[in-house]
Amino acid sequence: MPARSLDRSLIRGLDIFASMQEDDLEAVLEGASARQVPAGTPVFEQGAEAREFFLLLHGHLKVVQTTPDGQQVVVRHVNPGDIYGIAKALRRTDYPATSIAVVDSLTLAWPSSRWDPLVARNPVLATNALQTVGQRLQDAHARIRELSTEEVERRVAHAVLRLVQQAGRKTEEGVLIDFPVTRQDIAEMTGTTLHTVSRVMSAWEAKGLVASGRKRIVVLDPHRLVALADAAE
Amino acid sequence: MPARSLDRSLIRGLDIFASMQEDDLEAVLEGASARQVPAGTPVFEQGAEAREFFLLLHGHLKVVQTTPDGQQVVVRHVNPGDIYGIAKALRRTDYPATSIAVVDSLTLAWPSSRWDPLVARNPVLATNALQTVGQRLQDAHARIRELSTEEVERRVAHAVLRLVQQAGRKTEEGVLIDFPVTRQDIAEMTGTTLHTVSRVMSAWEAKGLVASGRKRIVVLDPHRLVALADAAE
DNA sequence: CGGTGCCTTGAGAATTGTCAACCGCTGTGG
DNA sequence: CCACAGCGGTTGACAATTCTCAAGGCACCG
Repeated sequence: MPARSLDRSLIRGLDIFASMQEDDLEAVLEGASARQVPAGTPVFEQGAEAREFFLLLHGHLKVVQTTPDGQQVVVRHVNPGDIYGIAKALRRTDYPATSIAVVDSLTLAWPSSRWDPLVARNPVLATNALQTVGQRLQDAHARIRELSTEEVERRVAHAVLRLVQQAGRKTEEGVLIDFPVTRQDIAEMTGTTLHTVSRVMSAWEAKGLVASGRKRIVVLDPHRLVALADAAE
Repeated sequence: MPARSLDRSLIRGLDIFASMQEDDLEAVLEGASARQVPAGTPVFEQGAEAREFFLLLHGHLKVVQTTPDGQQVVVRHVNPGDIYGIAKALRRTDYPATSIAVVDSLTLAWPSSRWDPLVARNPVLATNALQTVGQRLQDAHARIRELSTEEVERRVAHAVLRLVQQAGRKTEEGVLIDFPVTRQDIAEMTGTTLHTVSRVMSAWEAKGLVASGRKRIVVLDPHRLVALADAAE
């Protein structure tokens, strides 16, 4: 499906296209195609040749690295409006990770070969991409800091709060994380095991901090969870 | 000290200035000043206003984040030719970490305000910076993967090998890491304690893998160390 | 030659992982 | 429509890794 026919309101106002001319934006979209991604389906896979780069319009993806011995690590989540899979811009020929839809999603895709001409015509694109990647680098450093210095409970608290920020939806009960998340997912985000995550969250449940069930997490008392994440004890 | 007087051979051939015109390069250097940084001295400090960005000409820096409770994490090392402290390009007003010289070093510095005009005149700069930051993001993800899935000994092995790659110098004995590194430094790179690092390296010493002493590490058998880092024992 | 900084090593404790068993949804096919 | 398979979750017991606390030694600098 060509992207021209897309609702412009989806596109305008995305960070990556900030301060671009109307007709330049049209030209950018010219080269894109839109694609439906059912939940559980990969958009691209680790090690595959990086033929395309992407922009998420709707839904949620997780980006996962798999170690040689099969363990998985969730590198980050992709939210609507994010660009991803821009391996070519980083001078890589293959994707360093796999991206999988966690809910039914809609993405734009451009051929990787389009990146250089696009940037040539719209230098602001490189600047915006630099800011985006820079933000991700800082997020990554924050996670390194957490993994290095915090114990499991605080890491899990940070991970849950990050999910709340990215996909929190207010309900009567509290803040619901608006896509399916398993204990295993949280474990892969925090460098621990699903068993430990389960124990931690059971304890929180007993204290009235969260309510959770199958693939579902509701934060009942964000304030106390923040306190737990930030301070010791 | 103005940068104009610098030896051009130091500058030419740096990744960040790849495919720039001669006179553009001159203009870039116009705005820079050179600065001597004695070992142990910070170039900039975490939380300070980001007035400048930098390029390392000679020496080695470590980039450190300090947690609220005083623990330190080594985020990365800066090698000659690297740009660093480009907080403004990432739309930050302050530095997210402290950078400290580990040996006497020489750096160029530009006022942060110069970044935007420089990029406007030399769009390739943004592209090159994007690649650099992209590479760092991948390095950071690799570390996240290690911290999440590997146990201490392998993490330390990876850290030492990374140092070898960045600053290894062949000697008769083996490969010397060419700047002072303490057990504490390695601990801050791998998310463990100096005690555990000391034990691990003592064991390696006994097996003839490395020779190490005060602030000094020589890898005697890189091949076996790689094997240790990659495979599960 | 004294002091400070870096390194080593031991003993015991704490966190977290491993192994195992079991529960209860959920959704699918007969 | 019901039964059942399979996935996700929970919990206990135990083991292992790693940290904490403590003491002491050695090398380098002033």
